[in-house]
Amino acid sequence: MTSERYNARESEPRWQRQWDEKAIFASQNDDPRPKYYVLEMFPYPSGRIHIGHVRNYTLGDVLARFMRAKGFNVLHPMGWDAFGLPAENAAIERKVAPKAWTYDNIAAMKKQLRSIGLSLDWSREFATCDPSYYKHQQKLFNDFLRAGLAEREHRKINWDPVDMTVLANEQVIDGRGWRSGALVEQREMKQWVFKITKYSQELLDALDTLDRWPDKVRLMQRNWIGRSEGLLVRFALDTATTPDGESELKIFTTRPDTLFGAKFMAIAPDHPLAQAAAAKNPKLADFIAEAKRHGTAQEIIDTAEKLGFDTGIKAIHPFDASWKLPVYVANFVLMEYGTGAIFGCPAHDQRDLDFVNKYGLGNTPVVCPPDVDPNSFVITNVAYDGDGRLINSRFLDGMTIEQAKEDVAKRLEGEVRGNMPVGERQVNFRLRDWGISRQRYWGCPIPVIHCPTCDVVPVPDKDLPVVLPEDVSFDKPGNALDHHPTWKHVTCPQCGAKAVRETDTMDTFVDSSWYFARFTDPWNETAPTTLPAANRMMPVDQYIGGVEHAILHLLYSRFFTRAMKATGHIDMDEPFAGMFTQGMVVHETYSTADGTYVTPAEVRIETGADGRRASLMASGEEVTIGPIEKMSKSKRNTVDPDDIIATYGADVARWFMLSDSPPDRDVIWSDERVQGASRFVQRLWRLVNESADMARTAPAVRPATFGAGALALRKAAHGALDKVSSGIEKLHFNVCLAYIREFANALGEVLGRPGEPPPDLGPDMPWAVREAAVILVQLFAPMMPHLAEECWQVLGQPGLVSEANWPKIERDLLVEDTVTLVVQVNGKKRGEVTVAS
RNA sequence: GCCCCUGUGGCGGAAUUGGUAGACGCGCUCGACUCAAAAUCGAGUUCCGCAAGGAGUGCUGGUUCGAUUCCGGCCAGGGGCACCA
Repeated sequence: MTSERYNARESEPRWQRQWDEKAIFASQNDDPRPKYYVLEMFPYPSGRIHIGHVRNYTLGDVLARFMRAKGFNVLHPMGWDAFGLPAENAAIERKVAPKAWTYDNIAAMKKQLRSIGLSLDWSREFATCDPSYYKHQQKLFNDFLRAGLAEREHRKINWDPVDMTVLANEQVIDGRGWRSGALVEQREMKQWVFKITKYSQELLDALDTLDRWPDKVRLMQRNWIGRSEGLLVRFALDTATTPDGESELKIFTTRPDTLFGAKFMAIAPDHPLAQAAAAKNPKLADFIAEAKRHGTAQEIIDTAEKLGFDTGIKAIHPFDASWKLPVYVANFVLMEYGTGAIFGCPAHDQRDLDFVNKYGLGNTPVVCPPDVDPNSFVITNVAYDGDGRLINSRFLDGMTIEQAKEDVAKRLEGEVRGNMPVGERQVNFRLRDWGISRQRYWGCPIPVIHCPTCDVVPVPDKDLPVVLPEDVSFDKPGNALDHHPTWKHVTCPQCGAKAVRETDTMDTFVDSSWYFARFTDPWNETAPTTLPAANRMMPVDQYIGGVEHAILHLLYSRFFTRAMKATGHIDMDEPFAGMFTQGMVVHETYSTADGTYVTPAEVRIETGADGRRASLMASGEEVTIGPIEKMSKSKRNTVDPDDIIATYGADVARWFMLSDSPPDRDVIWSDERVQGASRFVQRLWRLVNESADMARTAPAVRPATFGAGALALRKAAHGALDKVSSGIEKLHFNVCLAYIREFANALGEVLGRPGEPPPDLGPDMPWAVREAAVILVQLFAPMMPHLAEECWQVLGQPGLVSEANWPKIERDLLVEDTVTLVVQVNGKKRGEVTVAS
């Protein structure tokens, strides 16, 4: 019997060393047991882990430890998403080399991660900024290029005219460069893109198969891909009105049923026809220049008026050669979607209605809502986009919208002009190809060479990797790679002439789009993956990360897996069989009278029956308790994982993270609740020690029968085991913790009050207590592994609890032998009856 | 603007397929121990009521013997997309 408190600070490093020395968390690819791949989104090495990482990795660790105990060959690796802008900023601001900065951060964060006690396979660790990783990424790029999955395209980029540099979208704040404050311009540059749109339909369809993904994420991806079905219509133009005798204008519409409501045509400012017309009309050229200048800033788009300019060109209605429609250049038509041209039906599209009301073009309703008299149906300021029957539409009158769409499509498909049908059914996607060129130094070099005679030449596979030079300077704005005196000057691999390297590097999203596959064999020096290993260990069975990556990272990874399949690096389509998006860690904010934020560490909270009050620890000054918000440096409402672990231990931090809130919701950091977790750790320690004392009197063999008290305890143990097991599988950790506490309470009842002699128990009780204590320790071992190891030892169990098999549930103990029936009269509870079943 | 999600005590939250609402914890109140405090332990804690009893899962209708759960309308909070034709 020990009365000492459990000392996490002493215990936790000791068990971490033992796990390390025995390498019990390393997994082998040739392990014959069924595999289970648990992965948390790998961190960016910013320098310090934050409390959100603790939550993320604890969630994964509980699952990893549980599945390991259940007999799976668990793969649970960790690495570093190590390329990115902050390293360059550090280089500029603090004169440290990006590489040194990054690796120092990795070392510091790795130490922090170890202190959490995660069951990670560190033997597979890598950083994406290491040539031994990115050389394979360059190989993948070459393979994608050969397969037609990578191309060069003209793309709009954000150009800072003062810093003379390209900006990432997140570096553009309110339309201005974040450093220079200059108004950002849009420029067109040739950029590398990955052809993700080749898989638009597939990426959309396969969402239906991802039944272990959150519906929310699938819906977000569905919307992002944005499929819409419609009709491509070739409008004939009155050649007498066109600048260079152009004879047709292609538009895309999802509402061909409303063709008889057409009042105008509109084309994008950068549509070729608009450009041609502008060449002969300076006023139009001015309008276009103005429209393009406004194309960037978000708030301008939000509030922008629908503006148009009549080109004088006339289009001819496909169903009536005498019906001419004016062609406008309009600022709300996008060249990037459909054909960059539309027909305007103001009665049934709000945007078009705003437009005609401004330019006095009128409207004709062609869809009449049910129960409305067509003769009195008038549209003024609100377009009608609901259901109804066609009116004012000649041969379409009386049809439903669907019938009319079908009829128009059939007629226009059948009509031929110049060997081509006038109408063609088409599916359009909102999804664009993925532009990966970044004009930055700290990223994976794009392995191509620009030769004056051979044009773009990929660096031959045998010459990979194209290694980033380390002797770069950041004293000039722009891309440091571009400024390097020698690096980019090479000879053409094809003709041997003088040539230059591509100085753009890859978007860091590329690095994270296949790292999960690399983890299956990070030792392979000759290829990105080893096929048997990748096919055996993939897909990731449970991926866990923040919802902020619900679209881009997850979609790019799904594309990459398909592209890697097409180029022979893996044999599957979907990388993540299960996906879980965890909530954030949030905290109250505190501010003093003058409105400055102060950190939780500086604040003392007092609670009484009348509520909570806060004051400054140092001065006693009154502090206002503000709203609960996402932890951020600016609000100063962060807590440092190191502090928490030093004060309470990793197990307390882990237990707190899992308790109370469901993992997919935000969890409010609360010192009171952390202390509650800390109390529970001590309580478990006491219960296990007392149980161990009592267990010493237990018979070696299991008693043949159990008395009522022992039986009740055994039922509680196996009931908890059952509920916790299924709870972990469903990631309902907060409920699992409640069941564990419930069971601990039941064991506490049996053991009696602390300090008092144990109650007089039957001879079968010590055996039942030992069984209960062992089960209890195993139940909380995935959440609090260090405490569990210490308890395991106290109970005299062999080996490590981290290596022990999950206890077997005795199902017959789960059967209730009484049933409580509720007596209701008119739906009201009037009494209850308990009967033997 | 369009799409989606969530509303349960003072607080975080629990509740197989519609079947005892409030598990478990935080906080609070009272008590034990202590010179005292902390820690620990015990009792209580949805609301109204002394009680018997009644009301109660955002509001409001409906389906049902029975609704936190299913359906319609509304309100509030949160999220995603955003000139996508």
